[in-house]
Amino acid sequence: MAAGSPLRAHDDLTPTLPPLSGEAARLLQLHAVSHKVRSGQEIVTAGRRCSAVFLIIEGMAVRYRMLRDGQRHILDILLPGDFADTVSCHFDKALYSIRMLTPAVVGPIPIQQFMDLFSTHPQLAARLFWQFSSDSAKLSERLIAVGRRPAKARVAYFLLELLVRLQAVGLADNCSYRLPLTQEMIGDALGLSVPYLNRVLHELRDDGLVQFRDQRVEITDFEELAALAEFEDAYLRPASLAASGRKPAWQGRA
Amino acid sequence: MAAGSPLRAHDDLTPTLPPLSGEAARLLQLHAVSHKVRSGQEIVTAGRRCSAVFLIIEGMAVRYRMLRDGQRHILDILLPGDFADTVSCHFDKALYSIRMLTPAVVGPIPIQQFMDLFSTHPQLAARLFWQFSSDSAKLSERLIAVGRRPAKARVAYFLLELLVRLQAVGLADNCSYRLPLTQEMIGDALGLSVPYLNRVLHELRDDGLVQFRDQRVEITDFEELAALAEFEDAYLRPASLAASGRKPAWQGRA
DNA sequence: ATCGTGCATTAATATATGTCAATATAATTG
DNA sequence: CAATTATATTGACATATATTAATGCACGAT
Repeated sequence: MAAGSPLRAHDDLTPTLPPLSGEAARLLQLHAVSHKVRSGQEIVTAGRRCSAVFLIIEGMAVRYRMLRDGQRHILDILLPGDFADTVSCHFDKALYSIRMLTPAVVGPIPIQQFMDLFSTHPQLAARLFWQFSSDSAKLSERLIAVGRRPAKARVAYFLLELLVRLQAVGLADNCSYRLPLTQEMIGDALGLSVPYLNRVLHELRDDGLVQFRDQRVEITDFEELAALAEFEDAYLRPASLAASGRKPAWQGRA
Repeated sequence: MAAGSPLRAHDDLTPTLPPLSGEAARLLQLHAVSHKVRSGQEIVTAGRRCSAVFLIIEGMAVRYRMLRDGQRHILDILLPGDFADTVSCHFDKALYSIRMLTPAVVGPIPIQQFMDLFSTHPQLAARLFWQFSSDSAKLSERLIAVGRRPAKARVAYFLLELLVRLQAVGLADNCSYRLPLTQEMIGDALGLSVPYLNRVLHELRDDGLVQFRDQRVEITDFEELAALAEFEDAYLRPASLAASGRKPAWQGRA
């Protein structure tokens, strides 16, 4: 089977737009403390104490856990604007590790300061709540996908979620984006072995739903793919809030 | 195979102790609005608007989603002290449904009021943060179990998590608890079919790790079971906080 | 008592997915 | 540019788990 060259890892993902993270970084005055980290660097290590939350300002990362038998499970893909590991700080030892997939810029926020954000930066409160909710929903949706859907649908769902999330931060165009993940990582995120995942990816391509060329994913038939995955993007979008008449501060002017 | 009578559904789970939920209910002055709901009643429906968070004061519930093909995926078991569905309120339509497994008492908190809790009840802030974190960790752990572990380990993990969580609210003794879940529900939570789950449950019993009699689960070999499931309960316990020297308000005197 | 219903149990069979191993291709290094 | 490594690809095979169906047991309703 003549192959494209899908999904190779790489180190040069440069954001085209400073997304929401820019605004948040400004609000939180993170310029002073934010710093670059190299691709592949681990900024949080499971089992070690972790006392700060990291705002991802640029770049991508994964949150994962190593199992005793050497398997790795990837729990999350972190994009610019995400707070990385708001969870681990609340435990004696970090529960998960975080590793950069690309060169990145992160802004550390000491946990105490982070927890005070609701009172010190009330404009951010609604946004923080929403991010917690959306993060939780993302995990729930993955759980459904992994627990209940066949491999093909799982992969479809995964590619679609990334499309929508990357679009939200200006890192994907209408139907394509750059993906710095190896097939092994996707497998580790979806609970699929690499050879099988590879076959499924090819099936999706042969069905004309997706294309992989160079290091990009291109969704060629969004509708079909969404139907296959039973994908609804509601959990990735803030409520319209029209119903309740209010408008969150963080959607107003900066 | 001579059988016990494991895991039948029932409607009479009465808490032996008023757990944390009691304190929280007091703090939030929920007596006036809290009310009883019958077993089997749905208090949040996926797809319908949801404008309040429910504190579970007594009883148990499940958070779940129906899929198009009629399958149901159970995302969470809710126990006394849990805030049910802090997520759905943040979206136009509830993403998940919540249904009582037992007769219960719940205290509704309008979403706006809930979001204001950080400023109006600062004593609760740390606890709220911790609950968000723990909820998120619970989902992550389930994701790992479902994505990466064989059926036997999944079930082991599930039974252990419930033991520890129920202990924390005084609804389990040293090694046993009442479980108002059918095998179908456990299957729907772990992504396993009922016949297979049944076999696995029997294997666990034959291995001498667990026993099911009457409507109770009894963990007969915690160590072995925990090893099998690679289970660590850290994600269910608040940080000792010894390291940082602080003590959360909600652990102090009422 | 009798029936009906919900749930657990068991078996036979099908299938999705994993494992292992080999090869190819691209990326990286010296 | 050669050599080495990382990643993708393919195939043959093993197995965990689903599916379907049938049976049995408890319990509630009549």
